[in-house]
Amino acid sequence: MTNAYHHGDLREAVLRRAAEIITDAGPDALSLRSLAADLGVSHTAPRHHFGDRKGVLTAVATDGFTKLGELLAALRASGASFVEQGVAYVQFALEHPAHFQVMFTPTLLDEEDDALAAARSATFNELRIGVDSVSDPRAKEDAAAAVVAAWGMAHGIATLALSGNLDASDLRSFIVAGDVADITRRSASLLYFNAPGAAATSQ
Amino acid sequence: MTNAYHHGDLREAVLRRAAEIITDAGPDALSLRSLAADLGVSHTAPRHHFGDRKGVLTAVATDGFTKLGELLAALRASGASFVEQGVAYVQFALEHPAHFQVMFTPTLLDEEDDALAAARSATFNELRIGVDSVSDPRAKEDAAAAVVAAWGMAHGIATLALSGNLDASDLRSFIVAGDVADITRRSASLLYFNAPGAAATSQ
DNA sequence: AGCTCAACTTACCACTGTAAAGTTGCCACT
DNA sequence: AGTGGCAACTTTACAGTGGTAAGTTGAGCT
Repeated sequence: MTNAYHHGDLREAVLRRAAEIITDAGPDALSLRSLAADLGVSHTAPRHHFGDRKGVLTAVATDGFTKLGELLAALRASGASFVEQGVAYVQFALEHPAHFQVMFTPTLLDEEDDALAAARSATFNELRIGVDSVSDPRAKEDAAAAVVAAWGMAHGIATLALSGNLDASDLRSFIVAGDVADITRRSASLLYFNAPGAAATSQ
Repeated sequence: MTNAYHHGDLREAVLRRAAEIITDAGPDALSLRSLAADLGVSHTAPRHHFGDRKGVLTAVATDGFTKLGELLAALRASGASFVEQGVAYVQFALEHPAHFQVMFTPTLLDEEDDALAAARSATFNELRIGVDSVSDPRAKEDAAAAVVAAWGMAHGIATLALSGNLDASDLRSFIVAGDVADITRRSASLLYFNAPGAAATSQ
C-alpha cells in the first residue's frame, strides 16, 4: 500500500492534488510534472492511469458531473423547490471551483470519453426534470426558453462569481450582501414562473 | 512602413492574429512563438509591445470590453429595450468568442492594468444604466438582484452557447430552434420585469 | 519457483515563455 | 548635414512543459 515503488492510490491522489492546484491557480497552471513531483512519483506515472493531460482533466470533470448530478437528485428527492436547485448549482460551483471550471471548458476535455458523457447526461437529466416540475403553464409552452433561462441564469451567476466579477468594485455598490447564495435566491425568484400570480395575467 | 526590420504595425497585427488563434483553438492554444512566426518576426518581438503573454491577452480583453461597451451604449442611444441589450451581449460573445473568453478568464489577465480596468468599468456602467431603465418597481426594490439576474442570464447563455453546451445532444430535443439570439430573446422575456402585468400582481 | 503484467522510472525530444544583451534604423536636435 | 537617442527588433540562452519509447520493479497468479 505505502510501498515506495507502487504508490497504491495514485489515481485518487492525482485527482485530489489536481483539484487543489486548479482551485488555487486555474486549469492553465496545472502541470503534470510538478503535480507528480508533489506526490513523489516520476512525471510519467500519472500517464499510466490517465493517458495524457486531457485524461486527467476529463476525469476531474467526470467526477464533477457525478457529484453535481447526485446533489441535484438528492435535493429533488427531498422536495426542494426549483429555485433551491439553482442555488445549489451556484453553491456547487463555489465549493468545487476546480471541478466546475473544468466541466465547462471543452477545450480541456476529451469529448470522446464515455464516462464523461454518461455523467454529464445524468446531470442534464436532472435539469430537465426540474424544469418539468415547474407549475407555471408558460414554462410548458416554451420549454426550451424555460430551460435556457433557468440554466443560463444559474450558470451565469456561478461563472461571474467564480471569476470575481460580482466582487468588482464597480458593482459593490449594488451587490451589498456578500452572500452569493442569497443573491442567487433573490435573482432566481425574478424568473416569471416563480412570481406568484404572474402566470395568470400573462397572455 | 512595410520595412523588413520595423514591422510598422506589429501591435495591431499581433492582436488580430491572437484573436484568430484563440477563436479557433482557445486561449490555451495561443503560443507567442508560433504567433510571431506567423507574422514573420522573431519570437520576442511582441514582448516589446506587450511585456509578456498576459500582456497580449490583457490587451485583447481591453479591446473586447471597449467594443462591448460601445455596442451597448449605441443600442441604448437608439432606444432599444433592455432585453435587446441582453441579446446583443450574447451575440457579441458569439461573434467575438476570443475576446469574450479572455475578458472573463481572470487567470489570463493582468488585473493591475489600468486600461483594462477603465474599459471594464465603462462596460459595467452600461449594465447599470440598463437596469435603471427598467420600469418595473421590483427591479428598483432589489436592484442588486435585478442586475445579477439579468447579467447572469445573459452571461450564462453566452457561456453555455460558446462552450457548445446548448448543442449537446441531451438538450437538442428541447432547444429545437437553433438560433441562439432567438432563444435568448425568449428566455430574457421570462424575467418578471419584462412580463407585462406581472408587476401589478406580485406581492 | 517462475511468469505475467500493471505500475513505475529513465532518457529523450520538440516546444514553450522569459530574460539579457546586441543590432537596426527612424527622428529630433544642433 | 551630421549625430545622438531611443524605440523596434534580433540573437542567444535557459528553465520548464507535455509526450514518447524503452527499460525496471515487484505483487499476484498458476
